[in-house]
Amino acid sequence: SEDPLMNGLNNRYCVLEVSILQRNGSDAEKHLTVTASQSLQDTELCILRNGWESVPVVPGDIIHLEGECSSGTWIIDEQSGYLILYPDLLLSGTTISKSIRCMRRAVLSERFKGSESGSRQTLVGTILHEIFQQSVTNNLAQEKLEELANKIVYGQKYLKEMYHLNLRQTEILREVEEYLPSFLKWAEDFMHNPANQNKMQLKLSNDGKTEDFSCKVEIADILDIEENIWSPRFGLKGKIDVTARVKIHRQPGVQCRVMPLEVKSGKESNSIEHRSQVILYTMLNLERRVDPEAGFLLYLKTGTMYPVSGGRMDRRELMKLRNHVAFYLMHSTHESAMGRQNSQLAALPPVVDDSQACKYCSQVHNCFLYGRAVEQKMDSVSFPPAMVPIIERETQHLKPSHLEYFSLWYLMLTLELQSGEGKKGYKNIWMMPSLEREKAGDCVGNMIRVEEVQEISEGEYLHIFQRGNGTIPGTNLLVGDRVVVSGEENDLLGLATGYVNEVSVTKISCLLDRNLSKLPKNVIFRLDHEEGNFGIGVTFENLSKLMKDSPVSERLRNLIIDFHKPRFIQHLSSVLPPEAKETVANILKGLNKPQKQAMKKVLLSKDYTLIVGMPGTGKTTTICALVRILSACGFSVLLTSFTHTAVDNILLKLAKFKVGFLRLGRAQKVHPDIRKFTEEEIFRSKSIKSVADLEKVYNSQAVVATSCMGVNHPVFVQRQFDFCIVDEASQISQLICLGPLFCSKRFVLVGDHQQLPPLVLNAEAKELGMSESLFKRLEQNQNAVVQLTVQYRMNSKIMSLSNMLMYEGKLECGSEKVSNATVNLPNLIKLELDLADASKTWLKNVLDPGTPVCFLNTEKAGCNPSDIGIISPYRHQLKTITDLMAKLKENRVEVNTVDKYQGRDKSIIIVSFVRNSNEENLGALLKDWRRLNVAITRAKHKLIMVGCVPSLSHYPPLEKLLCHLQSEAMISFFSVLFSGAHENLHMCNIL
DNA sequence: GCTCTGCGAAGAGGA
Repeated sequence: SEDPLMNGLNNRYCVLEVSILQRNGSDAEKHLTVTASQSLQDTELCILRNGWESVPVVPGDIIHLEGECSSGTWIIDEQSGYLILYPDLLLSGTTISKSIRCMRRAVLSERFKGSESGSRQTLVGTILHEIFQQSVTNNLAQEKLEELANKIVYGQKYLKEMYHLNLRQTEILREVEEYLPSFLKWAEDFMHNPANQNKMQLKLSNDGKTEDFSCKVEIADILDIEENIWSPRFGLKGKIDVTARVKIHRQPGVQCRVMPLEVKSGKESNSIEHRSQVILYTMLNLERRVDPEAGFLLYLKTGTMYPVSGGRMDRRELMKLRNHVAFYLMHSTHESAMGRQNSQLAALPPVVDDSQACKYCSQVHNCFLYGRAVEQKMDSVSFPPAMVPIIERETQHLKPSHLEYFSLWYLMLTLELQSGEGKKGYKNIWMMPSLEREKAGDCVGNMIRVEEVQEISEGEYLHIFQRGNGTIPGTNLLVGDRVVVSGEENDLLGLATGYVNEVSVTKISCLLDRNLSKLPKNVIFRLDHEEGNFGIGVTFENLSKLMKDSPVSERLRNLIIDFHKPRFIQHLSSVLPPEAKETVANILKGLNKPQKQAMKKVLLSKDYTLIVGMPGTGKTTTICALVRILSACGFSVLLTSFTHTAVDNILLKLAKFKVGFLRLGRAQKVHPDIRKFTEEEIFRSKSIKSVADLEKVYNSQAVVATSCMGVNHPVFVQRQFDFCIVDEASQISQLICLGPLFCSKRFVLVGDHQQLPPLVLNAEAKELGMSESLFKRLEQNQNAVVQLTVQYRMNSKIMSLSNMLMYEGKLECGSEKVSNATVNLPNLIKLELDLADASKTWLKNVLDPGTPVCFLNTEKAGCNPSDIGIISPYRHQLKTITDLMAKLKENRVEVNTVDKYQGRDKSIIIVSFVRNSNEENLGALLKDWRRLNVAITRAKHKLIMVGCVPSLSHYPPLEKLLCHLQSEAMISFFSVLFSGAHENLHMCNIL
């Protein structure tokens, strides 16, 4: 028997065929041939009618069916059944309710999440929600309520946002206080004296039939606040303001139900949007309890509460709407008529014919931009005539080159997003049992909660989980990783999210956004690694920002898209303040010639400088010196890189020179010695009580450091920097690298495009140029480039390889000492005695310090290359090596991938190339010149390479290297390793 | 064909 796609409530069908039937005198029907079997056999029929035929379903789609199926036929019509398109794509309640007015906006908001930047009203709304939720849970009286409002407004939780919006606590409190009387009025009416309230109409089912009746309701018990529910059944997700046990008083008696309560602090509109939100929450509730059938809409301004009964009709319309939004999100590209590997962007939902509505829309920029750059060229799309001039006007600041850049990048990002979704995606959390997912290391199941939940700070709860049956299996979950906590039962999906705090043999502790202590003690949990494709979201955001009609964006467009020549001023004297001259001169003393040139170039730059840091040329030292010089001159500096590690590398050095800085980013991700400079730690050590206090911290340092994705921080809304330095720039995706550049007047990119480029998953996106870093793109402006060519890492023999392969002989050793350095093996003499017999000479030769480079040919040896090694292109190889090393009780040697070794070095490096076959399909990894370059430039004194020469000769980069090794006779031992040679290796332990 | 780091969320109102 074969595995079905999915059974039960979360059934999953694959659509094989779609046909439309037009019957005489009646509406059209859509007939779907569907299957739940992997092999696509055993088909069933699904008939869509009464409006359901409009669902944009196409062959190949995955759907979920609700309703009745009799003898292999599903009927989805007016009376019964639902079809959910792409049920594993969970859409939020707000996304769907917003799509009522403009679906285009709803779709755009899923791509451009940061475009809604917040306002005074939204912040006040959020705070009011929290006050209300806490006050009803604790049943507060008037004085206590005011106290609570004070505590929340003057607490730390919302300070950052107030700083962001330039608001003060006093004004917020004043606004909040106006609401408090209606809080009490509501509590009086609905919690304490329900008998006094006016009657309301409710529609609920009773004994199988629906009744519409008038009643009084009483909120008897608050069961949860901000309950988070995922429903893979309806393809929905959402957070419910208040989940309450409600008593319904009517003749002849009292009925009890658990119902959702949606709280609004704005205008009392009782609008379709608001009501739809409630109806969607009643559907989410189905996932966890009996169908509530109705919910409530509470307006805090007046304390009025409206009942919302969502009948089947409403639910059906909302599901159809959801399907439509899902369709647009899943079909953002299509294959062009030209052929397979040739994707094109698809049209978005149509532009609404209502310029008034667009006036207040937060997505209007993205909407018009997409229309102008992508859709205008499509025959199938036409805009409402009245909107055409508006779209033209709002995009007139963009040249054709900008529009082209936008559509190309939008396409590449969309393709990459699709690849990411296919590979990762949340759906494994509900589609895969924890036991199965544990094998891949992305999940830990069968966990119970132990000890008390600790509230670490507002909204952060420390939970400790213990494996039900002993030790935790091997897992990829690391401290600082994001996790989703769910119940092992599918009705408790997505209970909370947070970060891993600590991992031990039997326990995992997590900082979660919700307190799970109210759940029954016997709930069994699973912790899933959260694998959101967050980075892509940032890139969409930056792309949109680059197209804005603002001076900063215009400047960057000119430089990046149109390649305007970067400008430089003539004389240092105009940037160098006299009082800084001595300090600067002192710093320069410690640098070599190309490094000094780099400093000068940066100081003279008006736009940007590119520093090529070839391997071992002291990039960190250079950047550190640069920051010191710039701050001595009185400039502010934003220091970033893609990874936290790279940022901290520089900061560790900088800290030694007593240069002050502010380090932004999650403290857990920051190096322990740098943590004291983070916001979190400063908050802990100093008392930060007001926006002014916070402002002081944010403005305290001229140097601010963070990762490229960390520039979403409100500091960067308020502060502009004189210089931005981006390290590892050749490894950062173009649009990610752009993020920090919006915050500064000039920038410096440091990198080496001869080393590894940014990672791109999608082959077509890569083909289209997505792995081109900003560094690489701008390098064509040679006048902006300085090369660091003097290296201090490798001895001359090792250096020569890379010089021949990639750098045209430009690399040079920093000193005689560097050039002649050999490995120090004090125990070698002892070992040599043992190596006397002939079968071991190969090892003797390899270990000889006078032989800095050698290549061990494993062609005939059959010697498992995994017996030796430190770096390798392949993860699997590393696993084998690590396991072997563990057997030898050797854990001091660092074993890692080539990619991870970039930016680092070691005295001895052993490279295991692995490949040992004459198969025709060559792996992609070894074809990359840059990866080989990284691999051979990590060793300072000794580079030992292992691999099968004939196999490797098929790879152009390796072929060139091998040829060189042969011709230079640098290979002390190039002959064939004999079988069983590895037996000798255990002796190396004594080294 | 096997390389992987970033990041808080859904909803806070407005017409």
